[in-house]
Amino acid sequence: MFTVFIVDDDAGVLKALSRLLRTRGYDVRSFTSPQAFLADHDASIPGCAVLDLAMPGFDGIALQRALTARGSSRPVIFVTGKGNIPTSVHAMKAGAVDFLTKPVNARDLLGAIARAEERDTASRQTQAELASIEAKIMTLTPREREVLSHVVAGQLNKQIAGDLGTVEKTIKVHRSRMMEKLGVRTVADLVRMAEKAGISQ
Amino acid sequence: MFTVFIVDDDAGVLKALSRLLRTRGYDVRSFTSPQAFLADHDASIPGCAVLDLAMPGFDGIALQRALTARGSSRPVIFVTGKGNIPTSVHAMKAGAVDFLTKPVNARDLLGAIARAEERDTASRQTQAELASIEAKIMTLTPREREVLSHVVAGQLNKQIAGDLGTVEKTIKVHRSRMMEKLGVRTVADLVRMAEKAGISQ
DNA sequence: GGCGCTATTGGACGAAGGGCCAACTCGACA
DNA sequence: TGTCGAGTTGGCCCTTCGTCCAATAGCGCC
Repeated sequence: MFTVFIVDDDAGVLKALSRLLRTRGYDVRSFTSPQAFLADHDASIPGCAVLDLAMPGFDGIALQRALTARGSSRPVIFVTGKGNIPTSVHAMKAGAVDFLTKPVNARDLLGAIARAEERDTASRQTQAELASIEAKIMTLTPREREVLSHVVAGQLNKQIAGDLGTVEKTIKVHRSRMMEKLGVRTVADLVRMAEKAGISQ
Repeated sequence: MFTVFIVDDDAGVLKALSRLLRTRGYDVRSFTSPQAFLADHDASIPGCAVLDLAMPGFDGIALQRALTARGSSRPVIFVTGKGNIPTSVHAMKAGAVDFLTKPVNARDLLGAIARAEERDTASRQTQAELASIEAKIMTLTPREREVLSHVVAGQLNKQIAGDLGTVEKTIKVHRSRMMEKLGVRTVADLVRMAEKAGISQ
C-alpha cells in the first residue's frame, strides 16, 4: 500500500485530490497545515507528499527542508497556484519529484506520484539493505571489525596478524567468526557487502 | 582549464556574459545558434554549457536533449527571459544544473558554473575510471573473461572448472593471467573493480 | 566466586591458491 | 609451411585458508 500525504490549506483542493487518488487505489491522508503533517509523521510508511507551495507561515519548501532535516527521504511533489521559476528550480534542486502548477492536471499528478513511488520503493530497499548490513556489523566484536576491514583491504591473515600485533592463528578465528556473523561465505560477497556499507573506500 | 560554452541569439548578452566569465578565469566560447554550438562540438573538453532557452527553431531544451542523445554529459545551465515553470521543471528533471532568469544575477551564474564544474569533474573522473577498467577487460581473452565472472561470483577454481568443462589447473592459469592483465593482486581489489564495471550484479 | 563474553594461541590436517617449467592442440595469418 | 596467440594440461612445491579439538586469560556482572 502506498500512501499519499496531501498538505494544502484549501479544503476544496484537498477534497478533490483525495477523491482522485483514492479512486486510483492510493491511501490518502490530508492535512490542512504543515504542522499537522509534521506532527507524529511516520517516516516508515511507504508514501509520498503532495505539498501546496504557498501556505501561511510555513511554506512547502520549508516543509521539504524539515523533512530532509529529520532524515526522512519521503519523496515530495509540489503543487502551486502562484509559484515562480526560482522557487520551482530550488525545489527541484532540493530533490522534489515534480513541481506542478494549479489547476493540477490529473495525468501529470498521477505520473508524478508513480515516479515518487518508484523512488520511494528504491530508497526503502537500499535503506533496508544498509540497515541489515549495519545490524550484522553491530554484532561483531571490536577485534572482528578490525579483521573485517583488513580482509576487505585484501590483506593476508599473516599480514593482518602483524598489523594487529598477534599471530595468524588468532586472525583465522576472528575471520571465521566474522564471516559467519555477516552471513557470507566468500571474500567476494564480503567485499560487496563492505562496499555497500562504505567500508574502506 | 574549464570552458563555458555560451549559446544565445542575443549578441549583447553573449558579450556581457563572456566578459564576466573571462574575468573569472574561464575559457569562454560563444555561439549565436544551437547549430553552431553542436557542429564539431568536442565533448572531451572539460566545461559546461550556458544555454538561452528561447532560440528560434531549436530551443535550449532541444539542445540539452541533443547533447544527451549524443552521449555527452556536458552540464547545462539555462538562462531565460521568458520561461515558465513547467519548462524549468522539465529542464531540471532532464538534469540541468540550474535554470536562471534574465536579467542574470552574476553571483547566481557563477555559483551555477561552479556546481557545473564540480559535476563535470566528478563525471569525467568516473568516466575515465570506467574507461580504464573496460580497456583492461578488453585485453582479456574470452576464456579469461569467463573465469573473471566466475571468480567475482565467489566460485572456487574447482567449481569454475566444472562449469567451464575443464580442469582446475587450466582455471589457475587463466585466473593468474586475468589478474595480471587487470593489474590487481587480490580478490578484494578484483571484486571492487568488477563492481565498478557492473559485472555480475 | 562463578558465569559469559572476548581475545588469545596451539596442533593438526585437508583443501585451495599460486608460481614455475614444460608441453600439446588448433586455427589464423604471413 | 611455419609462426603466433589462445586454450589446454601435467607435475612439483610452497603458501594460504578453513576447520576441528583444546586450552588459557582478562573483564564485567550476578
